[in-house]
Amino acid sequence: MRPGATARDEILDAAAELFTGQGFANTSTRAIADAVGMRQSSLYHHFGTKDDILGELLKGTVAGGLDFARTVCAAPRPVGAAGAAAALHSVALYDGSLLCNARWNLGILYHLPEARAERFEPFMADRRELRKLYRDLGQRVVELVPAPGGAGSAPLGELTFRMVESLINLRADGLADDHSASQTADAAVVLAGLSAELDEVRALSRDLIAEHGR
Amino acid sequence: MRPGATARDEILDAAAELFTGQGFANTSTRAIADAVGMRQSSLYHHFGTKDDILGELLKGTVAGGLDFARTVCAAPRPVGAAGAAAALHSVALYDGSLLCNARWNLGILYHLPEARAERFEPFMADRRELRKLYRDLGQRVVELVPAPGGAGSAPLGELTFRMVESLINLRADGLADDHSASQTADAAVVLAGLSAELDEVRALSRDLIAEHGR
DNA sequence: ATTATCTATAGATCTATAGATAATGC
DNA sequence: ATTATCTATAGATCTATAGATAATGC
Repeated sequence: MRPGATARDEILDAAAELFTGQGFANTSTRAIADAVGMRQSSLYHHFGTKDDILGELLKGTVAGGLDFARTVCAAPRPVGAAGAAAALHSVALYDGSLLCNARWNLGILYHLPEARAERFEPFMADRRELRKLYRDLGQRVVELVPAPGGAGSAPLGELTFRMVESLINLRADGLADDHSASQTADAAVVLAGLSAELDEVRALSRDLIAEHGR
Repeated sequence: MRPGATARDEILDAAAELFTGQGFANTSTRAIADAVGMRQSSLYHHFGTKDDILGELLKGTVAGGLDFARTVCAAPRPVGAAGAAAALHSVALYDGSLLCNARWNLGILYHLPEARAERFEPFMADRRELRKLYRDLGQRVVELVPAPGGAGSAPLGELTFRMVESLINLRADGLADDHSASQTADAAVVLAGLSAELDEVRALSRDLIAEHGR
């Protein structure tokens, strides 16, 4: 049985399954309707166009991570290099967990060529903002670490962003659970040359996430 | 003017541009023909179906990296942890450079839902093999590094594979040149806890690539 | 009365084939 | 003679709209 309180939610769930599995252009409105158990034309009572369905799904996928990253960046900065690393770590962990635990692998929608269309510019803007927040948090870490080995020259925030993003591919290839999500996030912190203080970073990171819940 | 010695090559080049830019299902055979400067039906003198065009492009994108990785894995193992790291590094660097320097961002084709279809199983098999070679090379490194900090438990090969893969996304977002390719590959090595010997690793890696040229 | 569904269909594609015509190479 | 292109079109979609019918809530 397809979950969703309303018919609209059922449509979104079916569309998420089909779009992530076979792409947007490859999925007909008829296929979505069949998956829900209604007639093709009835979809148009809930959504104006097929694009609107994709737009709704895209909106939902960045929102959570962006909201958390904004909170962390706006909050008073935690103390020291480990504190800065924990801020970045918490964003990666939170964002990565959302990606891994969603019912469908919605991150795949980022990769759909259709998502780059002018029509979805607001969504792309959200994604650019999230990427920038990663970079800012990475910058804060690098500033506080004296000589982080060879990794100092690499843009830590960008790297972390991309590693979290790669969870989408891992999941698409059938090997990502919540456990590897944390490992990826942890690995990003290691890159900052902070492996010695990793336990401290982890603890601080968890605090930040718990705090956001309240 | 579109490059290509033969009409067939021109078609492949046009298809690469259109498929990577707007997707497979979104690109009509008419659009490809227009981009080449011929009639839609004339394409079918060179390719049996639209799928065959995608198949040809997919084949070309893994082949180079896979060939190099096979060579490195089959060759006598270089000495020590730095040698093992250099082998992995060279594969990442070679593969990443191919991705970054291709005329079109062909790696995007991996992400197309269409590429997962049964029809392209041979291509997916090549990709799985390449991924396995990364993992094997990563394993060789981890075995030789006594206590690589917190990164020891993470699958180094998988991580490296995913980081190289993320070059596709970087390029799609408009910020990847050959320089950031090397940085990404280097960063993967740092993860192995070998940053102190990075210069040595780099030199050995370059040797392996140069050797393959002969 | 409003909200949600249905049937039926217009209009616009898109892929691939059939068969004619032009260009090329021996 | 062979290879490459063209015109024309069959047949199968697919999105979105129009308008009828059923279900729901006051």
